Amino acid sequence: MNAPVTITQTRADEAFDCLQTAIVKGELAPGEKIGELDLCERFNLTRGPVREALGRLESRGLLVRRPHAGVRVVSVSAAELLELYRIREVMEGLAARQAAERMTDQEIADLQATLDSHETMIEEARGQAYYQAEGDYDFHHRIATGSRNTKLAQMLLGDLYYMVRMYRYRLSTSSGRPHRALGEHRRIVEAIAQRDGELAEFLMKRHINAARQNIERKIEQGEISF
Amino acid sequence: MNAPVTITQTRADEAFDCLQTAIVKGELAPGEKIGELDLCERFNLTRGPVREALGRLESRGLLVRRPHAGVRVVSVSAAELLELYRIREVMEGLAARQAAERMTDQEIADLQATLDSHETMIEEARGQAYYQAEGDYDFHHRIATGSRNTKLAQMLLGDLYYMVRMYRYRLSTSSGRPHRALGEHRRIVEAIAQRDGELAEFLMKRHINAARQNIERKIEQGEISF
DNA sequence: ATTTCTTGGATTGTTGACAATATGAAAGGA
DNA sequence: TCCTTTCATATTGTCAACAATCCAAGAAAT
Repeated sequence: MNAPVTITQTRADEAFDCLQTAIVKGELAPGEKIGELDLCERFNLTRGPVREALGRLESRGLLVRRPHAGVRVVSVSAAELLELYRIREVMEGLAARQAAERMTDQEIADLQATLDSHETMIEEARGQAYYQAEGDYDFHHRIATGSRNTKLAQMLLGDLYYMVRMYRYRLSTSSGRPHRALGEHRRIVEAIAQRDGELAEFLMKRHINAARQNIERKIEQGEISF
Repeated sequence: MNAPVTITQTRADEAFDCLQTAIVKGELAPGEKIGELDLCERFNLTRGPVREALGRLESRGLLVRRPHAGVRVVSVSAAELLELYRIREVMEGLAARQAAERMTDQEIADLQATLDSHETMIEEARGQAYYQAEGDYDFHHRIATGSRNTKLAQMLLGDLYYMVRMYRYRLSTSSGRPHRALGEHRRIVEAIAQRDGELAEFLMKRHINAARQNIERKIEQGEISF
């Protein structure tokens, strides 16, 4: 008799999720001061769970808190965003290498199928930057998981990606980029399928480096406001 | 009139520090179940702040929590500890590279002075593994900070180092290693002083890789119990 | 007019009581 | 004897009131 899986999401977890998505989606703008009572009213919760969630978010670096003075959504400067990509470069490079060594054949097949669906997505939803970004996120998510490196996946999925996603909503990918990015994804998966960890690492690093340079260009051209 | 610097460490911060050091020092063994009330009594605090601290520690991966079933100190397996070093390798490699580009001359001079004091420490305190380990920690700490990469330093200092230190107390460094490690530190600093980021990255990666292999050897020889 | 000091208000930090849930022991049946 | 089920207890999750602290508006003085 299977007990009903007890998905006992505690209220604090609920608050945590709500807040995290609110921050990522930009409903709470960076730098904005947010009061605890506002949040309680907004999510129909009491202060206890909300406070616990705030503590967790703070220690993950999404919020900054000053005693008795409230919490603010962290505001990442342009320079810091670029630094984030430098970190991604080395960490995801490692993830790709380990994924090449450890992913199952089934996982690799699924990953290739995912890329196919991304391709149709790009063609159909021309200009729908949001879904393209989600596809990109999906790709990187699978490789992080495929590395079988618990802590690495935790740091990528639990920390870095959320900070990057905060800015996805402002950084519409430039017109030519999605196609190129998909091609890069394909080559990375090829390397993984051939179990060539070294190559997978190299290609992933180059892929993220290209994304970083793309952002850098936009910042120089003043297409982004911080 | 300077107001007395208001070091208003909130109770939750206090609880956080107490718990973190207790975990790192091994006073709370990995896998051990810890009750909230025990902690309150132990640190003379009430459950509110303690709970908040537990939440933060959990999201940093030092604790694992199951709803209504209490929290346990995370127990890292041998394999996971080695994976941790793989992450350190790439992240600290990046830190060394950026440190070579960005540390001030003064910081580099201080770092060299630190190594001198480590040298006397190793000679005098022969076998005092603890202080040698602290010296090693100091070295890596300075480079992480010197990278001027806020998030990178945060991840290294706030996450990885605490997990590694948890096991420093069990992994007494093998007899020959401290001297060799000091030599490696010296060469890394040399590269930084010459502003050769590429070389600094390479040497740091090799340094951490050597430390990992050292641990791997000990595990094979059954000198470590997990 | 500008600066400093004071004070009221609002917000955060903390506390102890209350409700919900998992763990483990005891009882019953196979 | 072993397994399943039930129930009591202890522990965790949640709540609402209380205390401590910061912030901003306004008054006083230079």
